[in-house]
Amino acid sequence: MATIKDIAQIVGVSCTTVSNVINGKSGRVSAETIAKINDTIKELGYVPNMSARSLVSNNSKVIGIINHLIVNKQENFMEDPFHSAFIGAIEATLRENGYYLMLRTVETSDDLQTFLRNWNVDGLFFTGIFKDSFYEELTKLSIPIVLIDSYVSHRNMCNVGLEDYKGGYLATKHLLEHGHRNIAFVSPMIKENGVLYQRLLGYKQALQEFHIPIRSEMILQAGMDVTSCLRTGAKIAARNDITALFATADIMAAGLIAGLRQAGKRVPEDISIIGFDDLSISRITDPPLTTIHQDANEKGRQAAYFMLDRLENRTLKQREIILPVHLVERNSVLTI
Amino acid sequence: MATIKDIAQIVGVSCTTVSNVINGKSGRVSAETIAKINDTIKELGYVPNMSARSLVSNNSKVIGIINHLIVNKQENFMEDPFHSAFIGAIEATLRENGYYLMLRTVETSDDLQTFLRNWNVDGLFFTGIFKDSFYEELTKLSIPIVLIDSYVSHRNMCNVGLEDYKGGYLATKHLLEHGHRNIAFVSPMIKENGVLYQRLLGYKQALQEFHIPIRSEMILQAGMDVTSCLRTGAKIAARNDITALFATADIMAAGLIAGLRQAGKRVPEDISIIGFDDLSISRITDPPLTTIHQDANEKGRQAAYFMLDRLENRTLKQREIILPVHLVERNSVLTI
DNA sequence: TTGTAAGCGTTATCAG
DNA sequence: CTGATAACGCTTACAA
Repeated sequence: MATIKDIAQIVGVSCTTVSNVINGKSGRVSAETIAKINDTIKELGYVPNMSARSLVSNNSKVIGIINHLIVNKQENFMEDPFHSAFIGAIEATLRENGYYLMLRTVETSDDLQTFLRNWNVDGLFFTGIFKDSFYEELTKLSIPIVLIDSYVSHRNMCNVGLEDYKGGYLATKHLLEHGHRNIAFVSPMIKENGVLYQRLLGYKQALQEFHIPIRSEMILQAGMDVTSCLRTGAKIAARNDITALFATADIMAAGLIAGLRQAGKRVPEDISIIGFDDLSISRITDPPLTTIHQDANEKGRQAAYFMLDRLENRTLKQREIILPVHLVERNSVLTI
Repeated sequence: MATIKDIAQIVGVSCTTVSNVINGKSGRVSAETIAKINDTIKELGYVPNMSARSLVSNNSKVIGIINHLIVNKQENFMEDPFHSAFIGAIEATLRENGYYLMLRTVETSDDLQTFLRNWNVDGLFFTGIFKDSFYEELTKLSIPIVLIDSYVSHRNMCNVGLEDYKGGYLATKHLLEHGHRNIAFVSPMIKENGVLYQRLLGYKQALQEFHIPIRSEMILQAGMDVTSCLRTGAKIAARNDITALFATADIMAAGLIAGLRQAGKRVPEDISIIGFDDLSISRITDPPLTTIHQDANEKGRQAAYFMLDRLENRTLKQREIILPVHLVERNSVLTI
């Protein structure tokens, strides 16, 4: 394993010079030396030791992508296809810029602290953060933090979000415009000022514009998992006061459709449904799902750009980016 | 940021002693000193600097999980829900044992080498490796490597696999037993001795047992993506020589069902179909999908166990584990 | 039972 | 233009 020392010896210069050349601080090194050093680096297949760098420079090139175990201890944080899609995009962008991604699950902010100091972690990604004590601890950290899908705002952090409110509004309005008046909102547990809360507000706004009263029995909770959605679909089928459904995720919508169908209801003839995300699954449900589109890759990429800007101390034009949504019309909504 | 030195100073011992206590080599340290050191560690919130450790011990606690960009440069390696599911399981198991997971995409074996030396990577996970030049380079590495879903075998590596052959056999036999004689095999590109190749062999074996000739026009290729599956579904619908389909992944089966349906064919009335994986999606297709079950979490866990055994130099009872499959019957296969 | 000191690979400071 | 040298935090002979 070649080191800077080896190179220095072979070329006949000092470590300093080699280091300078490697780090582009070669203003004061002769072109000849530079060439020789670079040649030798290639020849020996020299690769910098990041640990050594990290040790001396108090920073690593390690970025953590953190899964905070909160509610569901069992949950495997890769299971949401949307989640994993943008992790890929983050990795790609970061890698192209010389950074490394560590995947890490933490339970407490102490866990996180330990992890950070273990590796001198340079930056952190989080998704779906809420204003809780864990969040409060985050605000105290001095490294760049990029939050995804989190309705919290702090001067130390960047946010990549989505037009959730608009998405909820568009979805609901679409149903309303198709004559629906009894529209249920189906989502996992809604936390104050989270993504789902915003979508709910959009839902309410649309109803209000159409002078439809907001009824709590129309706001349904279901897990993201298939079992829960099937069950909820069956429950909805058993009621007769619902003509349309807005589900806050395509995978939920797909499960609901199945649950409704298994209970003898047809979509969209009996019940219309609209989803959220525009995952590829929405093209293969029966019927193909009308849904609110968002771009997972773009989300990851924007998050990574924010991170890079902060890491390289570029001044940010903005601390927040809200990605657009739009409605994609397929065949799961029928006019009544 | 507290260091070993700080602790040593406060307690009034040397760094050596602190280090020994931390590393459990405290046989020759008085109980009193140990207690004092541990107290101080807690008090200062001392956390070991992994870079420093790595530097001096020529190993890190970093395990790489590698995505090898081969064919499809665009591909986002998190997109396969199955893939991402077991990554979560790997992270959990490794973390509980003091290791860290780095996610990394590489294009060439040089990329990989660089990555390994950057961080003194201790071990590596790969999925879907084939006997190619990249693989040849892998065999030369001296760190533990765990291969998942890869039909290559090497004394340096461990394998976590699946009864792919049996899965292919069971699926096909199931169709045969339901009276089907014109059964198509639909999969992505089949590489010599990969997972899909084994499933194909199982398919062929079943056909042979039923004295059905193997016809190349029954072996169809489609990508894992929705577009490709929809297209293939439509193509199959246009032929009239196929009564049943074996798709090598549930997400493909789901796409095929949609493609068939959109082309006016009903499943299973017109065409029966069987999938592979038993992802949760198989419960919400219409009809619910008969499929071959495998356990993604278990795959990840077993892979992590192998890694841990190798890392801690435990002697392995076996270098390979083949996880079982079984058929899950739902409603996508009809007797004819 | 504990301490000293060298060294891991790199960067930074400062002197030549 | 280039080189010594110290320092980063930790482990490990070896010494006491």
